[in-house]
Amino acid sequence: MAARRTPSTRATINDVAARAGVSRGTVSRVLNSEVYVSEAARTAVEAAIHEVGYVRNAAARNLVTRRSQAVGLIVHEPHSLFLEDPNIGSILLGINSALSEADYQLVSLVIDSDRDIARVAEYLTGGFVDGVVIISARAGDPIGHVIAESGIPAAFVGHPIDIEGIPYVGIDNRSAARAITERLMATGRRRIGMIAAGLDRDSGQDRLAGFTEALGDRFDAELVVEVPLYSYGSGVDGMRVLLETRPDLDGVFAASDALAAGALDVLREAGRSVPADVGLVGFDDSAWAVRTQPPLSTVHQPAGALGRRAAELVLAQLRGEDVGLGGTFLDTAIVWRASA
Amino acid sequence: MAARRTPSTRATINDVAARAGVSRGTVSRVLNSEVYVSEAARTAVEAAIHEVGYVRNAAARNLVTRRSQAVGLIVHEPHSLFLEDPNIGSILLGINSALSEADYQLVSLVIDSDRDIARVAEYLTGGFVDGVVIISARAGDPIGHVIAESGIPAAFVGHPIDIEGIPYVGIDNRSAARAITERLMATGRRRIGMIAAGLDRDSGQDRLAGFTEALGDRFDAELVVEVPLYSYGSGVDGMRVLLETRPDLDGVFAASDALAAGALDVLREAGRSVPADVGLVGFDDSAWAVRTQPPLSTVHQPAGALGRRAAELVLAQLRGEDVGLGGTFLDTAIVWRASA
DNA sequence: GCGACTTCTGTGAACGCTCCCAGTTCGGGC
DNA sequence: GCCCGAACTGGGAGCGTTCACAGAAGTCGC
Repeated sequence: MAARRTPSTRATINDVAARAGVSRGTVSRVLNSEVYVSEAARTAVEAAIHEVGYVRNAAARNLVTRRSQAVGLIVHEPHSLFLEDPNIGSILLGINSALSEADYQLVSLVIDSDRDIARVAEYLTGGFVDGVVIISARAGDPIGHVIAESGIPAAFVGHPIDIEGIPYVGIDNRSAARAITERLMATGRRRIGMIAAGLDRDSGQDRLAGFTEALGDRFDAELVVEVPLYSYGSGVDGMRVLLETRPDLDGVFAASDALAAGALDVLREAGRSVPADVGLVGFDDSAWAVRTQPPLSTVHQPAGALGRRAAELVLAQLRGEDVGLGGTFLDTAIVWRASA
Repeated sequence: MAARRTPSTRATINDVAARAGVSRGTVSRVLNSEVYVSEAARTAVEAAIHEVGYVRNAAARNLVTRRSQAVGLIVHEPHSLFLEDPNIGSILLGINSALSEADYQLVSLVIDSDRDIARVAEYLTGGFVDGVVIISARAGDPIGHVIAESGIPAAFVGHPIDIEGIPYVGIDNRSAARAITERLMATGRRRIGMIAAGLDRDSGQDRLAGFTEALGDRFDAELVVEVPLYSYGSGVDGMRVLLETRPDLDGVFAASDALAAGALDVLREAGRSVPADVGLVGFDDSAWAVRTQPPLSTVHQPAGALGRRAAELVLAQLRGEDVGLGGTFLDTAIVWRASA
């Protein structure tokens, strides 16, 4: 019985069995709370587990069950955006609570460099997780393709442009953008500009399309400026450009609250009063929106619900249900504050 | 050879071996890039891997190697704080980059409800991770104790009050608070208040202690207000209380930038000009600091470096090195902006 | 008193890897 | 021609579980 390799100090199911005077099988039955275990055996096993300090070896279990009871969340954001995007936290908590209720463990994997991509792909396909939720994937994202090919149950939050075969949840960006632009027009604004971002994703394109639609004949391409990120800094840059090309504008739709916050500071610097001279609206209803002066009118995005729904899509697939491949769109609401 | 159970569609190392016309052992050697593999065998195996679409089963590997090449990050924050704390993102990226370089996978586990605690504990002790970094643990945190007892290599970011035996990295909150308070005094302020938070952790207590120390004889307990969270909302509440009890104050040290941002809005509402009437300083040098009007003078916290250092402490333990049990303190710097 | 259940238990056989030992082959050096 | 070490390969054993099956013991109705 002498151990030939490392003595392996950890207690195994056999140690528990020996201590409790029963067999492996019975211990396993107790561990998995199956029926057909006598009360005496159960208590003896439970005591033994406590005495030898046993904890189940996950690797051995996963090997035979082919499941890990874990679901991955892939966050693939450039540095700055990840730090700023206020929705990610809410989405994450929504996912976590849905998984938690189903007794699945959420494990978040961040991709921050090219090195990370291969490692994460291996982690996912290697069986560490049973399913995966991907947020903010973008066109050409290699991880998305790895997942699509591997056939692991998955769901996107937000629709990636070029990956088919995976369900997703999102909001109807186009309608929301159209609605808030219309409301802005209804306040009497006539020369409305837009700071657009994220045009490499559906979400960004749809916000722009909704804006265009709302303006109809009045649309003027000169009043749209495209910036690279949904960030405060991009908002500053975008607003400067807009003010320079069209100093006569009287309304601005920023594609995110962070952009709007940046735009607001530029307007203030330029001596334009908001909302008296220029009406300004954002998108997201993030923490930003209530902290600017004046607070922002914006589109409320149900971030927590988005996460929860995506997690539920993965769980349903794990139960073997057919969830279809289309998108699920959750409702947005316009929040009218003082900035427009 | 007929499979008796589920057909198990996935290719195994045996399939690869058969295809390449070599043995399991040789395939394994190629997989782990060991020496003593002939060029012919290597190319044959690589081709076979590609042909059968083989990916290594992590569970089987972990079972025999007793390692997972993964390190956990435990985030245990109440809802609101988690969403607001701007440092968490930077810490996370710091940890990730250090682990990534050492070819370890970071998996983040969030604890958001009591249900989560037991599951996360099982996940950690079950062998899913080789080590763990804990951020923002607080007194009595059960996860901290589970980790301490299990003996799994770990490191804290920020010092927990009641857990010994685990190394940690942090900043010298007391010195930093003293320094910024002194700078505030040097601008001629005489009645300086403080909005204190997080007094259930060392960090919060130390910031208060540093403030008290700097004031010396001039310290006046009436000028300190304690709030529950490091949040914008708490800053609003705290500042209202301070203004009511001591309308004559001319300086405020807020224990975080978020608190300071809340305080700033209250001061503005009350018609006090910052910095003319009241000098205001924060703590963290977060995204908040540069976006208030005026931008905040504050203490720069090296969040990314904190994360990186904590990860390195775990990696060192994984290599079998002795890292000691004390704390590592990284330097802070005062950033002087317009608010004081 | 016997068969048919129900309840409970033990054990062999995987799961898919890595590790290690025992070969086998090959090329020099004497 | 022989020996020896280096280079390479195959395969048995084992990691710690779960699963399926066989069987033991107890209960019940007739």
